[in-house]
Amino acid sequence: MLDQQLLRNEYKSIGKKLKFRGLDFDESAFENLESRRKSIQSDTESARNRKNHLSKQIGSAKASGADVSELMGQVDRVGAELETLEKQFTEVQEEFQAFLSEIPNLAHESVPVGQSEDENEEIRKVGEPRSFAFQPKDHVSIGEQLGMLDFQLGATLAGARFVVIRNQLAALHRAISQLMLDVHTREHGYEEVNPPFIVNAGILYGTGQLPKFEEDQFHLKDARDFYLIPTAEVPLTNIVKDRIVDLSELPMKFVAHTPCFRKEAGSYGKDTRGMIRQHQFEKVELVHIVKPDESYLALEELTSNAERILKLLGLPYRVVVLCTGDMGFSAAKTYDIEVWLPGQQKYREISSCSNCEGFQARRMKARWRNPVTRRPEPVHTLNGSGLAVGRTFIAIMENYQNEDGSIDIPEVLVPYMGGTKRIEL
RNA sequence: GGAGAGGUGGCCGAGCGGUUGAAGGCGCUCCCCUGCUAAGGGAGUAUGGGCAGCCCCCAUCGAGGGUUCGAAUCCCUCCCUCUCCGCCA
Repeated sequence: MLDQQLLRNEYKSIGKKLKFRGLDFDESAFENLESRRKSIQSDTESARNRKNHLSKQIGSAKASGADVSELMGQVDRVGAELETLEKQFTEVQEEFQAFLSEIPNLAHESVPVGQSEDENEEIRKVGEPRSFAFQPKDHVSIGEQLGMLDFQLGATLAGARFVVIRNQLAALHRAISQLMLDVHTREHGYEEVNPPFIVNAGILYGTGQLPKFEEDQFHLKDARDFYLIPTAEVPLTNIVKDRIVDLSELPMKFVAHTPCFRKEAGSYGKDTRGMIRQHQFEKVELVHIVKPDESYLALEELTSNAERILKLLGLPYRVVVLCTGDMGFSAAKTYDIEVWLPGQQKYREISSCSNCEGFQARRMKARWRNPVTRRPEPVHTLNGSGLAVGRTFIAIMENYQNEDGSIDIPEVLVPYMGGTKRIEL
């Protein structure tokens, strides 16, 4: 959520900036809503003020034994007036909240302006795609040939966009997440967290998935308004919800390995082959909670922490900065890390690292006490995949494949595989 | 599942129908004292919102309703925490 004060004072220039993000900000609708809000709010508050005063007078009059019937009549009239005003005020407030909660974050000034992913900018490229002496296969062919990747069974057990990973490949998948957790906790200073995989609606509101992206979430059929998490960003970031954290607690750095559940509602027909886009996948997620003036440094750190995994695994990748039109709802700036997939002859997203600045913090009421202003101010929150386990798994299969259909295990993973150096039939 | 207790400011903790937005303590900030990180004295210190701003106004004592001229205090519903018993991975 944007800073309300800022929006009120600078809605014209903010409206223009939001256009870059693909939102058509209706200026006159906002002006209209604001002027209604203002007059109703001040009327309501002054009526309440009169009522409060009268009630106090009644109290002291009664104490001194005076007659209060005149005052009672007055308070009756004010009370009736207040009732209708309060109703109107509640309505206009809800309208304002609904309006505000669907506005995306503003892009940082360093973010390139653009409409779609075509206008993202490559920042750096690391590693060279391997040249194969044979036609490299994609992970689906490799996995099915090994009999360790079963999409048919996934469909039987659940439906489309599910897979069953078996045997040595399942072990590889597990090894990858263990390596990531170990590197981030032991070498990058993250606190390991094992959060709930189910959260309530208020938590999803805090990180920005609700109310606008309800259709992407798996909503449980239960009276308690439960949702499956679409990413560990949700529970990890909300660790500071409703808190005023002490300066000494910052920065906080959390890492968690969790399943992620997504409906992929808007992606019919996209990435239907293979494991690229599943309803359930695993991810190792990194979250930073930091002081505002350190958040852009933290974004670089977080991104490099994610890159480190790709370097250890020897996978070629590139880093792109997303343009204004391609960024997620809550982000002010996002780096995507894309890994080379020989099966597709393409770089594909394997991590997305974002600085959300105070956008999520304002929704969550997550604050720190600024020693300069002595006031509570929103913290800055960042998140990034470190990395998506399923996609890392695919990348290893495709990049480390041999002509005979076997897969070499990257050296760093061998200890996590009980010494296995190659997966073969 | 059964039986109890409880949810108050950054934290701890009083208050149980009206000068209580909330005692007291801790913490924090400033000042004084003290020949130097101890002790003592004084002052200040909730959050959000209205407003260009305020010593002004409004809201907030888990959440939502209700009773009342007036609710942190009374009633109802829900959520959460703790203790004991039962059950269970």
